[in-house]
Amino acid sequence: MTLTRESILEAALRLCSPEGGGQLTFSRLGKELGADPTAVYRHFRDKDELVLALTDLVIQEGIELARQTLPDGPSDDWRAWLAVTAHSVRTSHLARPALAVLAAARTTASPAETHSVEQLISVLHRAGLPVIEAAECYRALLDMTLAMTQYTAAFSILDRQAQEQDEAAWAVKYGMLPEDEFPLLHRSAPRLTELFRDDDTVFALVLDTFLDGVAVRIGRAGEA
Amino acid sequence: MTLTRESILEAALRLCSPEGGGQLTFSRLGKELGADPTAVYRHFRDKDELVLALTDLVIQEGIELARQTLPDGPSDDWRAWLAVTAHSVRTSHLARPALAVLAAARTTASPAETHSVEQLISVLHRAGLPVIEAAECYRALLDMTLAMTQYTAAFSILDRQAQEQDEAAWAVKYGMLPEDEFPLLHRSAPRLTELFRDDDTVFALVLDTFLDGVAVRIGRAGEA
DNA sequence: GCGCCACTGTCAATGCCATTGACAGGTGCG
DNA sequence: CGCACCTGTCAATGGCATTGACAGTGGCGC
Repeated sequence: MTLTRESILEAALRLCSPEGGGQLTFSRLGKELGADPTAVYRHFRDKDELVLALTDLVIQEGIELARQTLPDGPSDDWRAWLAVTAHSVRTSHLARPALAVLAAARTTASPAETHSVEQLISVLHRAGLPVIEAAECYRALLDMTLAMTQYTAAFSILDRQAQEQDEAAWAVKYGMLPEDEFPLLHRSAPRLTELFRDDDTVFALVLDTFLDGVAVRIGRAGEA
Repeated sequence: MTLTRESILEAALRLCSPEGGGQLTFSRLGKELGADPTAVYRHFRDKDELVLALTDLVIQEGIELARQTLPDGPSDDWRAWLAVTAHSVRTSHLARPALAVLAAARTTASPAETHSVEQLISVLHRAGLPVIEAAECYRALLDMTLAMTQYTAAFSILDRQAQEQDEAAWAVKYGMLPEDEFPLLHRSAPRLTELFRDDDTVFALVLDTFLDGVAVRIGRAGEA
């Protein structure tokens, strides 16, 4: 029944999943492991270190997920490459919303991802972007993806009450728009309501528009 | 010396500013007000309600900021309109990072912003986008902006130690890249290091690319 | 002017959280 | 055999939001 780094990480990941209760605390972790909560301190200096280790696992999982979808060798379909990467990162994080929230803004310089990044930049470079610009583009895409994912995760962690409260507020707001004062808003209200808690669709929208923008940049680089 | 809703909100905003110490707690708030911490409960049911009220103020401030920069009447420069709006929202939130973090994922259906949204959609509609698509675009832009802003805010709240730890990890990582294995990454390392904690630049990059994408959509709508 | 009530601030207590220091059993190595 | 280390336990600390009991204070009808 002795704890190991691995068994702890595993249990912690379980707790962070939506079914796991949604909150990662030492006492819950202790219960999950059938051990005293403070036993974890023998393996991780503090919660931060634990979170960092967990984040690393999730990143690797995301990379793995992307690898499964993407071809092994270099591909010239930069758009698919970027889209798949972004969605993989998002999916693996959303599988543990509680962790995504805790990991907010912490950047683990995981060695595992280095290779992926090189590939990503390479794809963009071969598409016609100068190296530096390709790197900037990778950075922008990843930051945007992580930010939006954590945003979604944060909401999914809230208790029902707060969620319903927000939703009700929006419904009222969009239902009562005087047509003469807000004609356009009035016409788009149904769509906006649909979009209200469909963060996935909104993300897809942002990603798609972003990629259109990247295409423009690639075009500009080509003609120069 | 009696507390009012206004004096409390004011003090709370002060605490949320970077100079204010970075954390909003009832005990700090009590100290700031020269009153018992629990006195605040006479004016706000719980912390959540307080945060929602504060968020509302910040939103109004953002709208005001945008209004100062933008022309009064309708303009046809949709790009400037969107960019100014996004930057205003970001700036007003970043003035109180601690609040931005707390407000994550809470959407106050503030009546104050309705007019702004109508204008935004109108600008996009006149640029050539169908109404629904214009609304989607507004939603995408705002979500992206809020998400990235809260991402930045979350980092700026971290204690020095964590920040430096992250930065050191990155520096090591990018300094030790074997040139033969990661040729592109090696060449872009300086730029990526520059970008490391310059979230503003990264945001500008994302926004710019996103707007390029919007331009593409407007073009497509025009030719159809 | 008297009494009542709603409002507002105070105080002490509760329960959850991360973290720490003292302690104890065990294991392996000299 | 004995000693250090590893690992788990236990009790305690300090920060946090929140609650319930209590008290002063103002205004209102009578």
